[in-house]
Amino acid sequence: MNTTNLTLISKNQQMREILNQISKVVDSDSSVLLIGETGVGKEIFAEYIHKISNRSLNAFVKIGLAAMPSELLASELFGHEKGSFTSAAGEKKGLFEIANGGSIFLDDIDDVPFEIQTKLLRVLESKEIMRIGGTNPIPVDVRLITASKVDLKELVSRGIFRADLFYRINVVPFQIPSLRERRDDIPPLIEHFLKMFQPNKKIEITNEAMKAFVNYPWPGNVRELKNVINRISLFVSGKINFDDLPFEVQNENPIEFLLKACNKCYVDGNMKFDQIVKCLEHNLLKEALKVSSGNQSNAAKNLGLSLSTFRDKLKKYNIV
Amino acid sequence: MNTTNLTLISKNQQMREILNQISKVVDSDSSVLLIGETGVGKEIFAEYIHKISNRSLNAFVKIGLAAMPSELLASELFGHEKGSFTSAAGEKKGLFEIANGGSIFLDDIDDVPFEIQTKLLRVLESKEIMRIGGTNPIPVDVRLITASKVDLKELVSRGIFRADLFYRINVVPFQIPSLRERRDDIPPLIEHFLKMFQPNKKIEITNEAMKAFVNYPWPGNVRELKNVINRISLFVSGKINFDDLPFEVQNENPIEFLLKACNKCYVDGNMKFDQIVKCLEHNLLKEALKVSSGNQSNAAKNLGLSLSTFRDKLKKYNIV
DNA sequence: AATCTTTCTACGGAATTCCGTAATCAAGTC
DNA sequence: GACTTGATTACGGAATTCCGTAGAAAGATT
Repeated sequence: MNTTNLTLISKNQQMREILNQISKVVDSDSSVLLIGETGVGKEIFAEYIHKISNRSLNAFVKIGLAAMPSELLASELFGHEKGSFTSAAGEKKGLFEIANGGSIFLDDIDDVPFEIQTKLLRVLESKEIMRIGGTNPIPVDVRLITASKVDLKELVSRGIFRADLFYRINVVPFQIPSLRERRDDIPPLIEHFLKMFQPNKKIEITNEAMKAFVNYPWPGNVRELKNVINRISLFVSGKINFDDLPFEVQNENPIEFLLKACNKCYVDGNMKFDQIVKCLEHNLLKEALKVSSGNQSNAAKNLGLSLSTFRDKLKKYNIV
Repeated sequence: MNTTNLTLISKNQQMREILNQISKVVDSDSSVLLIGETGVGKEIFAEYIHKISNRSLNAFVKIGLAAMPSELLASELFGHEKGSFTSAAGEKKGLFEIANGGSIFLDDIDDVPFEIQTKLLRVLESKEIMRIGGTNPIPVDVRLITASKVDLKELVSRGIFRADLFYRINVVPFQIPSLRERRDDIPPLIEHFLKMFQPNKKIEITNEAMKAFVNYPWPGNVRELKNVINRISLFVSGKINFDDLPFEVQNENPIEFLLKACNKCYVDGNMKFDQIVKCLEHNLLKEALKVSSGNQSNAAKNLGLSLSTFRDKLKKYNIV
């Protein structure tokens, strides 16, 4: 979990584009919202933004907001005066104060209880904090970087997240793609982690193993990949074979299945390109509709298609 | 093998188009070439053409030309005079003579040895035949219908088939699509064969079994389907279950694999439409290239794509 | 019942895909 | 070395796909 190693490994086009965008806004002090699944490396992005910004000489403070009792959270963020907090001895600086002049990174902002949201909003609007039990406001100057696993807009429309806070936070949003959306990054990442865990050993990877790595869906994204490489690097010596991979990478590999089936269709089934593709698309559309129990809008969204495109395809394939 | 039952079961668009074309040329007496895999029903088409033509009152004669010794073939086609053919007693009319005024159907024309090709050509050009051992030519008026499993043009360019005979034969060519290219015909065909083999019993089919029928590649086309239904109809009483299907239909079913893998990708792999399709296309292109050992033209042909399209895709996916 | 949200449907133009044509290249063949 | 044959490139326009927009319909919410 130690992310001191601040290296953003990525040759991927999408990622490069994001880094490019970041460099354009990095010195503007505007709040950045990082959106992406767990493990995509949102912390690393946050730290990266801090480091290349003109605040880099001041503090970078980070805190995960998930599953924290409301009171503790408030105390952490805003600090407290002597004796004001139960069983807390002396006074304590809050993270906002510590980050003064620098940046604060609030991870899992989507898990923040409503009540803290309100307090956060107050800080952002007034640019000053009030310690718990304190009386006079302390001005703070911090760059806010937040991270969310889900689309906050959704939470807003469901009433779980304050709209005004959302607008404060969402000044510069970045959608970090999941690892499976940028599989070309997998090989360089593996290489990087191998070097990181075993700087001395020279470890290679068989084609078969690499193929499995590339095709595995990585629900835990880069974090999961890192853990897997860590584990493997402990016992493998010269070469990583397919058999060395964790069970799930070996077996829960939908793409491997797909590609094998695809070849079967071509070689055994004597099917043409169009037949195979159409067959697959047809099935996929139907499956998506089934999963969304008939809701076209959702099916389209899940497939990553615009509703129009989705419907065009439904028509093309004569699906209900 | 008895094809007396002259029913062309097909709701398929491509097939209807062919039937449509046939009706336009049926009375023109021009030679028809039927091209298609074994079992697609070329004999039925031939008989159909004869029956709806203005020659229907005269004879329809058919003969399979595959694997026939040259001499026997000649005797069959052209007949022979008394004692001229080894151990053949009396004189014998050839099929061309018998078909006089009607139609003759030569199946598997692609298997005809070169020497007979020459004789055939002579008949077609002169419109008269010479019995073996005979001296005076007998004028014949027949409509020629031929069938081939492969593209005769290929055989011509390989020097195996006479170009001039090809042009005589190929006046009106029809490409009959394989069963797997018109899967919508499978259910009505099954129904038809069931009625045919068990006119009394009312046999139903479970969805699962029907799905397997539809997705099986049917390398033997309609003939294979007919045989399978025949076999099944012998022991099944009320309903055809998945378990009743022959081994190959149950297991050698590339499409079933593909669809399952596809769903896995969507549900477990969390993949988007584009990702799945692209992944599949990429793989398919590479596989086709591998199978054709790098020959792009062949790979394209096997995939049923134009070379240009194939190359566009190669570029799109950055393949070599 | 009135309003707000969500989903469905239809349309038109931008972007991409598809494929015929033709030029170029690479090997045989004579 | 000229010729033939088959494969690889390159190009441009027809056909299709893709998606934003915006109005209609169907549910929700009050």
